[in-house]
Amino acid sequence: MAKQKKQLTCPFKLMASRDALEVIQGKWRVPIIICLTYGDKRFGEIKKDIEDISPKMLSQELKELESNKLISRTLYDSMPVAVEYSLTPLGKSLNALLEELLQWGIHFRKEIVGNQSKR
Amino acid sequence: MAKQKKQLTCPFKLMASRDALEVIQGKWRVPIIICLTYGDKRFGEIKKDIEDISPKMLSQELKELESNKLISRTLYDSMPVAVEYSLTPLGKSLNALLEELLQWGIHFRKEIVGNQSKR
DNA sequence: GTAAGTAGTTACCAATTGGTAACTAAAATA
DNA sequence: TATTTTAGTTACCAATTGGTAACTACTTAC
Repeated sequence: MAKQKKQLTCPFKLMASRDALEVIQGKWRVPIIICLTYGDKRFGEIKKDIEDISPKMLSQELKELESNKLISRTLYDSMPVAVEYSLTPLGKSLNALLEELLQWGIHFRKEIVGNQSKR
Repeated sequence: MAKQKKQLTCPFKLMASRDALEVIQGKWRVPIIICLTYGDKRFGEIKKDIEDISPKMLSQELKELESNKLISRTLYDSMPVAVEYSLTPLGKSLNALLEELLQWGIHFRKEIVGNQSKR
């Protein structure tokens, strides 16, 4: 039973990391997820929060995130029809990763971006 | 002096996260960095370790990583000319982020990829 | 009945990303 | 002199990503 504790092979590491990266990669997915950590939101609200995202991109990325089970879409057929998006448990489990991304981004900015003319 | 402790505004978060993502985004950067965590390597060694990366992509991505100060390039003008690439302190500081990426990738695979036909 | 709000969709285009294959340049080896 | 090794470069091509602008369908308010 004592085969191996956490001896991850390099190819396995590369595969898992690539999976994760693929899911959060792109210009809008992380912004959308971060936006939803502030609470469930409707299409129009997300669009307002993330400036300059087009309805096409928002719709496309929401579908992609939904198909990966990171967010869920709930349709309330109330009077003026409302759709609410929220993070699933899997989506919420991205929290630690997103926090590291944020922290490293801040670190990187201090080290690199800050030292250069602009960016 | 007690302005704000860690009250990061949402736009600031989005900017920093985007910076970080931009640096590690793409098909080959994370593999190259992970490869170099196993020690300094030469061009040909990295190429051998990361199967099916072309010399063009390796060269291109190494330059990009170097320009972002994540890796350094040392030329030894020994007899058959040798070039060694190694992680800078900034490159090594990616460790926690890469570990989260790996862990979440494993988690995601268990939740999603495993439940589906294949991928 | 006309306008406004909600939640998108569609067609089309430009830029970026990644891939293939062949080639280069310098030195060492056979 | 010809081949091999190391470290790339170059031209060209295909696929993916992201952007713009206009349009749709439904409902409610004026």
